[in-house]
Amino acid sequence: MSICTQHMVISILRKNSNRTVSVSTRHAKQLHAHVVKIKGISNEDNILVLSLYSNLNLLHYSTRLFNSLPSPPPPLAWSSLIKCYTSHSLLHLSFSSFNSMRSLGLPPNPHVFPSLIKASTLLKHAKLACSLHASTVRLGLDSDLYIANALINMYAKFHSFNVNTNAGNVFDHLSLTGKSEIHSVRKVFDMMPVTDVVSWNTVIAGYAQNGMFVESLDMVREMGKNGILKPDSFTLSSILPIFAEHVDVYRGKEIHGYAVRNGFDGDVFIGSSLVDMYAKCNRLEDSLCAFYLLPRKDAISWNSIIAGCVQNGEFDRGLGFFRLMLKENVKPMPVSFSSVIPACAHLTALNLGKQLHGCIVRIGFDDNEFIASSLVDMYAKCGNIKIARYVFDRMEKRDMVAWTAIIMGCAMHGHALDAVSLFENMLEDGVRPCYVAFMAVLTACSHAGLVDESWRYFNSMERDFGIAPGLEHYAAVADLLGRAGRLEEAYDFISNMGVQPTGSVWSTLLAACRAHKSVELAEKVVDRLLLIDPENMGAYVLMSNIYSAARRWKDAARLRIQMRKKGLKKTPACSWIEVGKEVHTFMAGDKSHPYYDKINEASNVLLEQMEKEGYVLDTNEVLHDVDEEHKRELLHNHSERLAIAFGIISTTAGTTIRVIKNIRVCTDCHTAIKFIAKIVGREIVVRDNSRFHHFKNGSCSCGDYW
DNA sequence: GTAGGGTTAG
Repeated sequence: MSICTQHMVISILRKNSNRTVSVSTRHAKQLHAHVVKIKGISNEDNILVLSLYSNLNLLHYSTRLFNSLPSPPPPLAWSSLIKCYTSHSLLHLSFSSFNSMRSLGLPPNPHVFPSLIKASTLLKHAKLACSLHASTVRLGLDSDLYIANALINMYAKFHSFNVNTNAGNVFDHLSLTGKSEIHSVRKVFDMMPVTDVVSWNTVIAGYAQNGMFVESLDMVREMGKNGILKPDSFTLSSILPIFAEHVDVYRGKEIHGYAVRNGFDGDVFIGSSLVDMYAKCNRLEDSLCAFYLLPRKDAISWNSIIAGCVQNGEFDRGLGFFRLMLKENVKPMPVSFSSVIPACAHLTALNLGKQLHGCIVRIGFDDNEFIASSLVDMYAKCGNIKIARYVFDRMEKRDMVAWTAIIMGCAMHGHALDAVSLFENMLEDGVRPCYVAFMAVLTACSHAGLVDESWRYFNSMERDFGIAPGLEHYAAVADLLGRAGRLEEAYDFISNMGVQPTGSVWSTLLAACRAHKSVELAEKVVDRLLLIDPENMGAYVLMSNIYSAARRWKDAARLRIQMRKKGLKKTPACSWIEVGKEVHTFMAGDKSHPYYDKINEASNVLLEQMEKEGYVLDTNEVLHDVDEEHKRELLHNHSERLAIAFGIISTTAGTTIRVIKNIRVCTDCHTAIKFIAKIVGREIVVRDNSRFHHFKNGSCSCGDYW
């Protein structure tokens, strides 16, 4: 076989290498056998075959062939070997091979540098990377196309990893600020006498991954202008996430169109970006289409569709895709778990969440920050703050998301002081709080009535951290003032806040007016509320309840008639409990459960015992104009009472009972559940729409402030 | 010999 034919074969094999590795591998071995058979073992041919093996990433064959070469192997053989080590992430072997090569007296050749630069990038070893850059400068190789491309990638990656190259950066004299990596990217690019599509794509991706979207898109436009280079599938997959982030489905669609016209739409990278882009633009159906149309799906395509479903609130669908992924024998990645666990959190599926946690530990993903954060949140949202704290405490590295998850968890469970001290610990750890972290700590303050702390944090947001308070922060402070009974102050605060209040901000004040029995202010609030949000049925219900509590039945009825005219319906109260593998749902006064008679019987026995212990019915909570006996029945049939009674009769003694309710627990039920927990000697955890209540031994974790 | 996609807290 002539060298010419071999080059042809190699180039064909290279073209095929991405598609059918096994076929190419077979061809490579055939070629090797052929060479040996026809010409015997010649060194030159062996080196050619070695470069073929290394191109196909066949580590085993490459090292075996390399070791069979007579010493010292020529530079080309070394560069093939080093390339192979780098692509197998055997980075230390890359460098030790380079050292061996140097110690044999071989000069460094241009071909080894790209692999070494890549290895130092993967190692995040800035000093090594910079000294390699310096070496290429000394050797006059820093403008070599391949070396410069590797350098661009290196600086771009270090910029995103936040790895500082200042100490040894060859552009040191140019750097005025502490962060010059992204400038070095441009610097290397601008110095290149010749660039190719890889150079452009590397800069474009570098900008895109560092949030420099304008610069990235400008480069794409410029690239199209020069007429020789055209955006390819790499370019597109780098810029699609920009439109996902900006929720710009129109421009995203334009790129989709360009991809179809240029035959890139079957590319699995583009496909996954499209799945993600449509999902992030709230177009789940388009996202699903893009997913189903993919000719080949890899683990990342599956991750994208799972995350897409979960982010769009389609939790069961997300879980379904996760199961399907496993069924199709696609190995889940850490991202698969961090995408699917929030679905368990939202569905309060504690058992499923625990099963997934088990998988995570078995696979060995439990040290992943993203997964750990999602687990902390999941356990907290499923009512198990202890395990949430355990997972958090075991985390080696805690980023702002992890801190926020545990602080919010503590807030939801009424552990306000823990939340506040965790927030302080976070600051001591040098982790800068973000918008959401302030939401968490302010929520904690509001759930516990910590007015002074709340003001302190609220005021420090903008002053110390440059974060402008948003609706959620104002809402938390307003809620706190209202619940502390400082109704007028809350009213003024909302009227003068920096952003337009929403109906829900006024709603919290309306609820506070109800709790503090201020009909007059409530009327003012409801006017403001309905001005912004005329269809807010919660406002009608609350106001009508406030009138009822003040025994102004006519006013209450007037509002209910208005509601009916507008066609607004109250969301029915509903509670649910997981027993065994089943979720049992109860509505207020619901007699449909197959065990209703038993539930009712247990409920009555409990009531007798409760009354003996001193429980007195609080009929203020019944807001219908009905007689006392009817009120009694209405209260005892509140959905959470039914769910708890069912939990008691269908689980073994001592088991914690976990109930979820879609609206807030009423005062009477809150009192009643404290008695029940004591009588049956169990912990009862109730999650309503804003927080958790842990009832144990006659008291509740919220300290009756909620 | 070089380059590219996905993820987490409210």
